Amino acid sequence: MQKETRKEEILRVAARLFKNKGYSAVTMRDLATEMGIKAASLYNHISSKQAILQDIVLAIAEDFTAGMHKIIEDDSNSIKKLEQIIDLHVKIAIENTDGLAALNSDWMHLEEKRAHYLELRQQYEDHFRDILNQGMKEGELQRVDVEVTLFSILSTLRSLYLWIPKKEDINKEALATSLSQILLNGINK
Amino acid sequence: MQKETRKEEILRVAARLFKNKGYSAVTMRDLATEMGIKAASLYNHISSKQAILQDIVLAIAEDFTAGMHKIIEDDSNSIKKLEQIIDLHVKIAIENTDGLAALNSDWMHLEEKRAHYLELRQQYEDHFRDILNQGMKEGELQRVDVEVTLFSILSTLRSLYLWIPKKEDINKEALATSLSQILLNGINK
DNA sequence: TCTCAAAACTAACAATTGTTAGTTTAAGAT
DNA sequence: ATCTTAAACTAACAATTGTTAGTTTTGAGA
Repeated sequence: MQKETRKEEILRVAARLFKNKGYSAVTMRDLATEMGIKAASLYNHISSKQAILQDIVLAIAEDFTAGMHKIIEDDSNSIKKLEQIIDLHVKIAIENTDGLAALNSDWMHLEEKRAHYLELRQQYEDHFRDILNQGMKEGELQRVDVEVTLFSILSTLRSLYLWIPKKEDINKEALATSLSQILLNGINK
Repeated sequence: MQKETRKEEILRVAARLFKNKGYSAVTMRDLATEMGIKAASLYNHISSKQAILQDIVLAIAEDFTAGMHKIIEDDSNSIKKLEQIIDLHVKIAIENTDGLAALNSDWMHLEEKRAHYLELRQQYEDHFRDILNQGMKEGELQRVDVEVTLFSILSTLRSLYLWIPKKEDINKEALATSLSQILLNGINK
């Protein structure tokens, strides 16, 4: 693990503040105080407040895109693919909880990069939907409403960042297993 | 249906703006422009920006609290109770989509009312958890991780406000039925 | 027509915002 | 020791913020 640059440190601290108060409510002076420096000094490392948000959100969006591409290229069945998607979300949510909060809550403030983010997000959802449709066609999944299913699973996975920090000792594998069980098999006896 | 007061109109328009940009990014001038008046004129109807958010969020929080109390007093089994919870979320999400967005995204800006909101929320989750535990004890539900189950169902229900506006012709009953099927029975064949 | 209250207005305020310019400090390389 | 450069600083800016004070407009009931 190589040492964190000053810029990376700023992005990390900013993500944490964004998570707690939201992008708009965090001032450059808040961020500077948290870094132990003056607001003007931040500009030796970043170009603007906007750019901080963009760096945080787009890095994660690209992680999801890359992860999804690996999954769809895999030639396993749809259940296996869904399990891989769950793993992907759990992994990113544990590694970058604060950044995910910014992605989920503050993407509307991305301005110039907003359209690009929404495009990546749309593509991700399309791939996810394809997997569900494929599974129903192949008879591996029940024939339920695809849109409601997509929404339901994705809502849970996208909310992981809210829930993970409350559990002190998260076991990545155990969480993914429980989620797979509940999301795929339900809870009814 | 009695006529909307000017204050109610402000709350309704404010909720819509909060949904799109978040509480902090909406200025009193934004809200006034949308109402067709000047910012100062808003203060003939509301006492502060804070108070607008509090009115919006706490009204909904109390709707949930009242709905949950009706459900737990009911003497049906846990599956029926879970279905009633789903109905409650669908109903409120359709009736007050914009307000729910403010509740879910901007509760941290409630200031003096924040603790009260969090208390209502905690109680709601506790009742929800009790129902799940009861269902497992009675053998009506599979013995799965209660916390993950609670989180999973609640994440989906809390995200309804994001998804409902995208579906032009939402049938409340059909949506609730699909959700019950997917959340309770899963999708695996 | 007159009254009166609700609800709009103009003008201004003090504080806070993101950001820039120019300067000083600190520390490793020569 | 000197040089160099990254990274901090002080001071300031123009714009925007929520809000108040005081005034005018509006419209329904007397």
